[in-house]
Amino acid sequence: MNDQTRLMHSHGVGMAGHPGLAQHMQDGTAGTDGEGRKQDIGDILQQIMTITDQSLDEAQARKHALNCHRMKPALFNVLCEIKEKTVLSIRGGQEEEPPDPQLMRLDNMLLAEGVAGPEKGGGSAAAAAAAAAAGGVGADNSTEHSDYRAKLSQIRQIYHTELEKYEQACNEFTTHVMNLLREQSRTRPISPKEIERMVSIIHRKFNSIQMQLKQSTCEAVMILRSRFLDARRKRRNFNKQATEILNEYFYSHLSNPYPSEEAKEELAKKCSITMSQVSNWFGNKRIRYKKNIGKFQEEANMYAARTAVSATSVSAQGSQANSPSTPNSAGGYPSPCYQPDRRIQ
DNA sequence: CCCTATGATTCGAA
DNA sequence: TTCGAATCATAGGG
Repeated sequence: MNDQTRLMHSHGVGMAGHPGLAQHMQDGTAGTDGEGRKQDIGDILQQIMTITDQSLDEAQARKHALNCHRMKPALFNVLCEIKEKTVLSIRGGQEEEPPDPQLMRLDNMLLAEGVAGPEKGGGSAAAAAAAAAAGGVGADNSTEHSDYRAKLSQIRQIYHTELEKYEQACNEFTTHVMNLLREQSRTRPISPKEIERMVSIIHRKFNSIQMQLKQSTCEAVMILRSRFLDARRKRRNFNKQATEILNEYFYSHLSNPYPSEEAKEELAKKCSITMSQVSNWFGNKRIRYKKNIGKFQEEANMYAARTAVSATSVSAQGSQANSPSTPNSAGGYPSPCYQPDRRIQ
């Protein structure tokens, strides 16, 4: 952009305040004899060299005079053409660059993380989905989860306001430059094509700024994510209540400790953990129980007794929703002393 | 420190 | 896909 500005500037000076030329043309005596013309050109050049000595008002007046001259459009076109052929052609061919792969990568990531996607709901849903996909986070750590979401939406908000700001600045700047160029095109050779080119240069510039924003947003998300991931990697035991609920189900279905999808869902809800965590828990429990029944004897007895007690008190309590359906039948794991659904005598 | 408990992950089989 | 089994990695208790 710099050289272009310089270019415009130099042309601007040359044309805008060209007293000699203006006067010369207004005389209507231009080009009557070769000698005189040469002399005129010499004058013109001389005055161009000394243009900076002129006051602003003087230059303005001459500019106006020049602008109204009947030869102006023709002169303008010629100058435009010359300019196009000489300077601008150097820059030709570098347009239409292919979409930056890195930019696409950034865009994709922002979209995937729910930063760049549709508003609020979709965003956090995407975040939750991403988190879940990365390995089934426990809703048990709902504080961490919401923390993550809050931070993400914070990033998202900053990103969007910044983006909007850039957009606005870009538009403002573009219209400003366009107005300026249009204004100046009355006095110096600026073709519409050139304006267009200028606009595209501005947009490219702002795009690179936007890319920086995207880059830093991505970094922020990565940092947040890694921190969240680390937090998740640190195993947290389920809380006591959840363990009790799971154990209760396990021991009361000891002969067939395979909760159905619905049962898993219900357990997950009750324990505030995910279904995959429920599955993990039952997988672990089954294998560990089987491996060492003796070790779990006491626990089994305890839960069996508790279930029995709760079963007897159901009539009174009326709200014992635990251990849904499918009680014991033969063929499961070897049972400890108590049959889970057998009442204490 | 060590040791055990425990949630998560991986992998092969059904 | 789900399960069992082995294994990993951390929590948590001495």
